Amino acid sequence: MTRTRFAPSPTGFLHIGSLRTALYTYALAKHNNGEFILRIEDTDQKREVEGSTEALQTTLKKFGLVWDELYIQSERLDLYHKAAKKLLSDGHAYYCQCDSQELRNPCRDKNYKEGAIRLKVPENQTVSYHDFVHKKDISWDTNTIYDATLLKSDGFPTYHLAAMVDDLDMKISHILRGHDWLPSTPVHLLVFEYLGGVRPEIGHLTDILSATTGKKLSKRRDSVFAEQFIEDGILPEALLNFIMLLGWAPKDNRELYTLEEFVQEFDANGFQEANPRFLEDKLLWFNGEYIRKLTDASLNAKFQIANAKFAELSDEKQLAITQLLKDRIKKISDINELAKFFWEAPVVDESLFGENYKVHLTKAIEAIEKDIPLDQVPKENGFKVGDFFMDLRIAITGMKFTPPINESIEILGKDESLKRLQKLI
RNA sequence: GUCGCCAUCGUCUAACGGUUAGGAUAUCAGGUUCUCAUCCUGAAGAUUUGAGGGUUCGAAUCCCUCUGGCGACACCA
Repeated sequence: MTRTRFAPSPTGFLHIGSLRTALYTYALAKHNNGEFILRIEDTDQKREVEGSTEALQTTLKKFGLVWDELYIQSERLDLYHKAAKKLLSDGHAYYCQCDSQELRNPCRDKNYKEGAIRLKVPENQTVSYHDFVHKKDISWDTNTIYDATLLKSDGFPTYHLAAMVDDLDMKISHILRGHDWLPSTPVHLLVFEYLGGVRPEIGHLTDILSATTGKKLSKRRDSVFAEQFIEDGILPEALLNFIMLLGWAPKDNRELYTLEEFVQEFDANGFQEANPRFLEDKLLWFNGEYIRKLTDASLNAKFQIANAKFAELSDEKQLAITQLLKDRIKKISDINELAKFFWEAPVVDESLFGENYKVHLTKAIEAIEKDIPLDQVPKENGFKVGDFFMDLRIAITGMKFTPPINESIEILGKDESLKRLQKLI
């Protein structure tokens, strides 16, 4: 039975890298009809951010990453204490009362009966495991491994103890986690060995690098929170699809996947070993693809949420605008600029106009008043089609790049359109 | 500094000893069009796979060295 877990700490919103870890972890389990477990690692009281456990769950659900079981580490303290006692009595751990950062802590030989509990790392041994992401054996000489703290003096375990105890207790079959954990893996290997039981397979994902700095994504410089992207007009399914291919690829180079399709096609051999860069270009392309796949009604609904002015328009107008915008936007939030002229008369920069704009606008006004189709105006007056419509476009919208102007005028209505044109004569 | 991971078009990647090193995106050009976008077509883009050595009839693929990038070195996760 494949059982995997996603184990975030409740210290804030869901990070884009964590979302990807959760996605792969989910796919690994579900591809094999296994179970996906959510484990909240709240063993550091100081760093905990109120409400983030709930926020994390809400976000995960938005992406369709639904868990089968939920555990909260702070409710399982007894388990960790018991494990620590076992390690102590087996001679694999010791009490420590100092804050020395030496490889071999001086409290090792003090025989304290209380304090924090540290791992007693053995000398001259090699610890190793097979990484299923990197597809290779990785090993360390224990002489380079420090005596990590397992249980803090406040009675809470560190990750090094809690996660291993839980992975064993929850019968996790595959640990899939961030690359930043790779260096502390030898400590975990030792803990697993001393605790006994069946050690899960372990795999370390790549880090997602910033396109600008080439370093790990940072909260200060880069957009890193999943919710941020959604607020900015990125569809969850587009973000998810983009993230899928940052560190994983199928043999046939297919790019468009729903979550279900991804789970179906998922193969651990597709994991990438090199760190990918997060470049927004491709994300926006995915987003455009997904926007165009939306039904008019659901895109309309998203526009309503994104823009209050749009939501006030009549249903017919909303739908018409939605249809005009669908092929023209890369983000939901693009509606704010592209369609602004529908609910706000523009301040027109007259230097944008061509030479004959007053003639063009005058004839346009006549046509609109008499309900003559605007398409006929250039023909009848010998105007250049492009020039005529461009002047009209600028007068109505204040911009040079807009949805088709004929349809836009229809949506805007006769009165409002005439008002905007007459002002410029 | 110590330990570890990594290295193919700008970017995401395919090619797991034999291909003119392929695709996508981004870029540029053309077509469609009232602008833009969508859509279609094409081009360019890897100084031939970071560099240098091997192994082999044959290397992007295997080995070694170097260089470079990233990461971890907490009673945070």
